[in-house]
Amino acid sequence: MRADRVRGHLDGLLMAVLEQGPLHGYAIITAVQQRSGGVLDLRTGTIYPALNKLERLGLLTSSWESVGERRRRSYRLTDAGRRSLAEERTAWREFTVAIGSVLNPGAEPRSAI
Amino acid sequence: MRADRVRGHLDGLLMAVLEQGPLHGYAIITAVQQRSGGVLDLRTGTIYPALNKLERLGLLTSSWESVGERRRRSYRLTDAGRRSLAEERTAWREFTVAIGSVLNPGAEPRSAI
DNA sequence: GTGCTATGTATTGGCAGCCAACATATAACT
DNA sequence: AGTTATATGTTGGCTGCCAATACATAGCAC
Repeated sequence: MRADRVRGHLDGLLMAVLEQGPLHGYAIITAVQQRSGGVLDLRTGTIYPALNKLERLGLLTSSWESVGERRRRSYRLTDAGRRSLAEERTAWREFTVAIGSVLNPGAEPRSAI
Repeated sequence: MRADRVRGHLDGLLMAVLEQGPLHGYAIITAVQQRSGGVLDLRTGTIYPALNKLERLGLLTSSWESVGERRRRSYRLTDAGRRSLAEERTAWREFTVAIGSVLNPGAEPRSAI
């Protein structure tokens, strides 16, 4: 699948994988990969600018960690981030119902939970 | 909802409303509006270029009609268009399952049909 | 008979947002 | 020694939707 279709939903994906605890960038990529069954393959040019934006908006905070000689930047969801994530989920439901109703009229209207 | 999120799914929407029979541009807009419960509000700057592209790809054909003094351009789905629509529906299911799995892990994986 | 709204088609410029490509470094395995 | 995995980041470009604009007929209200 064209991973380009993530467009507009990226913020929600990032916040969702950070919900259970902090992760660093690389781990975020693999987490999204695994949860999506290998379908979604985000690139660094996609997530780092997005993470910066979310931090600038106060939805994430970041801190540097050291593992041996290697540095990692750990991203943590803020309270505002959790509220925003809830809104993203609501928007996702509305979105899937709307598109789904047009694409498959007559089918039971249901959201992709 | 930001109708901008339609991005990447527009072709499927247009072909879906043309499935039961030909429609002209303005009627396509209102059909999408009604089917989506008023959520999706496509603009002419969005659909006309998209319809042209689909016709160029052989997924639609168009013909002019006259209603009194007024002219309409009627768009009809081709066989290739029907096959493409089926692919769009499959892609939509995969898409919603993938995003849904990341956004709402642990929930029953289901597509937005 | 005049304005307003609905119906109808179409183009252009802009921009948001994702991606490819590039750059760089440590660590582990073969 | 070379390749792969782990790790972070930037820049330039392109796709695709939207706002704004333009124009024309038709119907209704006042």
